[in-house]
Amino acid sequence: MSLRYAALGLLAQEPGSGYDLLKRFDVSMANVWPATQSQLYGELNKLANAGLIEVTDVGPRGRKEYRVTDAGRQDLLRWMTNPQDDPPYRSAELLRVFLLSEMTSEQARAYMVSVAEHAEAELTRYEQVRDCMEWGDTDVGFYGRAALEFGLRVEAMEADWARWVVKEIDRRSN
Amino acid sequence: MSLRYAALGLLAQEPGSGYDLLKRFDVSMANVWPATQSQLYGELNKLANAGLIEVTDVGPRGRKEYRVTDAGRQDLLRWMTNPQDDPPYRSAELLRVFLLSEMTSEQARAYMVSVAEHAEAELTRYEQVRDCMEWGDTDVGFYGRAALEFGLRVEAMEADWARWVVKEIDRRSN
DNA sequence: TCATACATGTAATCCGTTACATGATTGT
DNA sequence: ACAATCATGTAACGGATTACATGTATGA
Repeated sequence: MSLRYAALGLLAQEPGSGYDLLKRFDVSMANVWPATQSQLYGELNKLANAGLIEVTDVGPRGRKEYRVTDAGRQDLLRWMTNPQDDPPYRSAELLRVFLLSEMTSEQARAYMVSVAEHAEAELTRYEQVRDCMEWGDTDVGFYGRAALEFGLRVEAMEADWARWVVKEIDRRSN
Repeated sequence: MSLRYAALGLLAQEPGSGYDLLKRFDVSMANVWPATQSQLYGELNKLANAGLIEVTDVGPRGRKEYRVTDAGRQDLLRWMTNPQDDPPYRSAELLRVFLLSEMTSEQARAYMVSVAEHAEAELTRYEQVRDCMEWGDTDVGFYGRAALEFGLRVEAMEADWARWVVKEIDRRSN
């Protein structure tokens, strides 16, 4: 159900077309809940059928301008305050760590180094996003920054952790 | 493809039946790559058809004992050393943070407090797992502990971060 | 004997990705 | 004229969840 509320939430922040929304997904939402074009257009039709959003205008090229309805806002609030039915956490990266005993310790070490390097690269990417983005002084900007801060801390933690595992591997193989 | 390798990897660590594997998924794998019973039995048949695992014995109640083949080990190694085609990161929790501007700051604050409390509860749960588990001195145990350490650090970081956001919300509303 | 654990499977449904398909407008 | 961008949609496939379905061995 989460994509549904990602779309509903972005439209609640600001009305727009599917095409507009798609671009907003690519920039701000990409690191939180990525979605494809197909999926988004399908979901918008479902949301409209459910009466949670409505078409306020049809422009050139069949452009449909969507806006959240009262029922939509209500449903969004309901979802946000009821965090029980979330999809479970899955991480292919962590799964690999779990299975590292199936490789030689050289291979395992190399993998953990690559994890650390990847996390460090992501960290600098997030730092650039933080420094280049126009945040403004709105609530939307504030919570966007808070979400980004989470990303920064995840990557910093992950890099530290991976370096620590590398050290432990070295300690064990001596 | 990740479930495929989760199953293959666990069988590589130790042979067993689908039923055995299911229990191992519920205990050690639950926090890394959860899977349901249906999915697992289906995947085991696919793996056997692909020649990556084989049935070594059929016991009472139709129990099928599986073991990884050479081709299976090879394919597992290939997957582990090629981390390019992983599924993207998605977090419903972070999505809610991103959309907190659609709630009143009281509601947003309460949500962030609940995030912090949830993270703290998970942290103590992980600490209990760490202290109660029999780890032994094997590679399997070592990398299992490393994965658990990741979970511990994620939850500690998340609790800190959520407390920090709460403080920022308080600062802003004055 | 009867509950519990062992043991495996199928069907329906939804979510997500990739690829395909179509067409209108705008700026150069 | 033509390329780029705007704009939306469908179809096929695979992954994941839930519910349904069935039957056997063991131990109290």
